[in-house]
Amino acid sequence: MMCTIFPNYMLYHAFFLCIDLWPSIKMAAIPKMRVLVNLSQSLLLQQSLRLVPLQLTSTSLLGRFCSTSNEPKQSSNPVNTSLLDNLNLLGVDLKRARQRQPGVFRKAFTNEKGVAQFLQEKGASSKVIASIVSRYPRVITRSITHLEQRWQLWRNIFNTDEEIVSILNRSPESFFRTSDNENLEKNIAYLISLGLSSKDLHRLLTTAPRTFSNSVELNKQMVELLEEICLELGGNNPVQFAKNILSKNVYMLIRSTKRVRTNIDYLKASLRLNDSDLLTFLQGHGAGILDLSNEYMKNNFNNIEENLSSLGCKKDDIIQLIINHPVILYIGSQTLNSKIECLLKGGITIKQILEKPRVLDYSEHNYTERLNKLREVGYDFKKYGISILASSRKRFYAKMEKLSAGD
DNA sequence: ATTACCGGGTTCTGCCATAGTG
DNA sequence: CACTATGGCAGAACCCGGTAAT
Repeated sequence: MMCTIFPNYMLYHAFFLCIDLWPSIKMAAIPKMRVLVNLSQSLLLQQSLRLVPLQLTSTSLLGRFCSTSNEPKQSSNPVNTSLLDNLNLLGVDLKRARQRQPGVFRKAFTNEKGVAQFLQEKGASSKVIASIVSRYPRVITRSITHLEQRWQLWRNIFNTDEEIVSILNRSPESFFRTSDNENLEKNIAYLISLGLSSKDLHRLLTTAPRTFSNSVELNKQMVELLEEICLELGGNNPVQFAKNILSKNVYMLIRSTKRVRTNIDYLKASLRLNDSDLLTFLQGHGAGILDLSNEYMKNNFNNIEENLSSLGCKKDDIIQLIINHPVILYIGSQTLNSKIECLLKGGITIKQILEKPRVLDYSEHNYTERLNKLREVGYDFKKYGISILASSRKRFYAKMEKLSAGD
């Protein structure tokens, strides 16, 4: 673990040192430092070389479209019609964009051509660019300098531009919503300081990119909440506790502390665990469900109790099931009920399900298929159990092969 | 050789409300 | 006031395979 954290941390700080030292150390840079050297390098280039031709091009060809967003002097202007023309040319969904952020369309100075060119240079197709602008029009108020800087900060965590483009295409807002690059730097430093590995950061930025546009203060609040909860439950390593949860559930930092606090209180009241066991639960399997919306969790919990009770399960067994297999709370009521029904119809008992709750991870479609095949060969669930329903496709078919050969 | 146990991979945005800013 | 920046919300599973145990 330390092996992955340490160099990353070093690299990050190396970057800030590099800004000043770059010319003298660039030749000595070890390969692992390349990313960060490239960052400082390209920022320098940005300032000294690259920005100039870009802006010159924009200025000479497009005149007014080279401006930056830092000129809020014009307000309540009529809609800028050449802006509309430009966006049309890019294939932007104007109706959607104007509905989304009408203010952008009244600005006298926007940078749509520059932004489009920037994204294109990073490898985004015109279709992707149009989609990005349609969904987050404010992007065209960002300057190239700002975008390049932000891009390079993301490149601290991603290895290729392609990865970033795919995330922008998925969630443009996550990248573009804030213009505060300094906050982004602080966020990266903060997350590293928590002891998250570079792999954790990569996963975090890939799956919950909004995390990095949160204010550092907001992220800190969540971490502090988790540490607080650890102490409340008598834990003695709150930092590790928070880190465990964050690396097990990458959505934590894009949830409100209110939501997480409510969920933990609810689980504490419902699972009847002592503090020590609750602590273990929360930083183990329980971490994965802490980000559920409060009502969803309650509804699912109640549904499980109701459904299983009606099937003759004891309350203690039901609670034990949830403790052993909390991801069951992720499954919507309808889906879960329907899955259980399907298994029961297939000749499996509720007792078997309680003993092997992992079976519930699989889809009903998967059950149907497997139950049919197993029926054909007369598979005896009483004798052999139901684990076969929770095996991988590969293993299932290998087993089927043997079963039919045996006949 | 086969199954059981278990950790882990993939995944999650797009909208609304409001505080903040000038 | 117009507009931006930021926080918050609802929505909602499925699967693979390494390795220990037998």
